[in-house]
Amino acid sequence: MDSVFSDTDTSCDLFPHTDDEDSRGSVRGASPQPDQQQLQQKKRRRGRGCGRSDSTAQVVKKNRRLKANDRERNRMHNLNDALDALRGVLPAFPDETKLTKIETLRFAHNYIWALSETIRIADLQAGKTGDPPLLLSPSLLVEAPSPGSDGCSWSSSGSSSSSSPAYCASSPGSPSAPEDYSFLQQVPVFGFRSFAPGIY
DNA sequence: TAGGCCATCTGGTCCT
DNA sequence: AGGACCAGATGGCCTA
Repeated sequence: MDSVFSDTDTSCDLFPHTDDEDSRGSVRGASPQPDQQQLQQKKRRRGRGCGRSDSTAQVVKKNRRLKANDRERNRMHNLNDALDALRGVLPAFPDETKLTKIETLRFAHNYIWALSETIRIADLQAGKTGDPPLLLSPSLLVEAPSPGSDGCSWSSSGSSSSSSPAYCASSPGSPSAPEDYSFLQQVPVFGFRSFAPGIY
């Protein structure tokens, strides 16, 4: 296995891993802070077994690999940017603990669910009181997340009240019992703290 | 020191 | 053919 280390691996010669990769534009507007930059450069210096290679075919191959690496890097940076944007719209925490990637995704999932519940309940109450129903519906907040990923399920269609993120067992923060809904009657936005998985 | 998180590299696969 | 996407591997940093 480990073809990475195979003798055919020639990635080394052209792996100076100089800072050019940092400055290489990368779609990232948010360039790393100075100290972060150093850190990244460190991380980036990642040689794998160096073999000697001469043939032009191999050089071409290496160049293609380097380009692919660069694209992959940018792709991941874009992904991280999107994740940061997602963090930006989620309720912030006083201690400014940065959510990890998985926490961000789970929290967002729960947060969306909570907003949907809020709207649903508001709709119900409006129906009782004769007030005009809200125009917003959960379906406008979010396309029903596809079930399956991470073994989580989301049944937005049934809209039985506990279409709660019945959801990930791996998400300890998600409400699983009706009593957990109490937060809905409380502060709608910042009552979601308990939804930050694994943090609170 | 172990474990979690992360960035990066890499080869494979699919798509245009 | 080249790019996008993906998953595995690897090593650095940080914290309990």
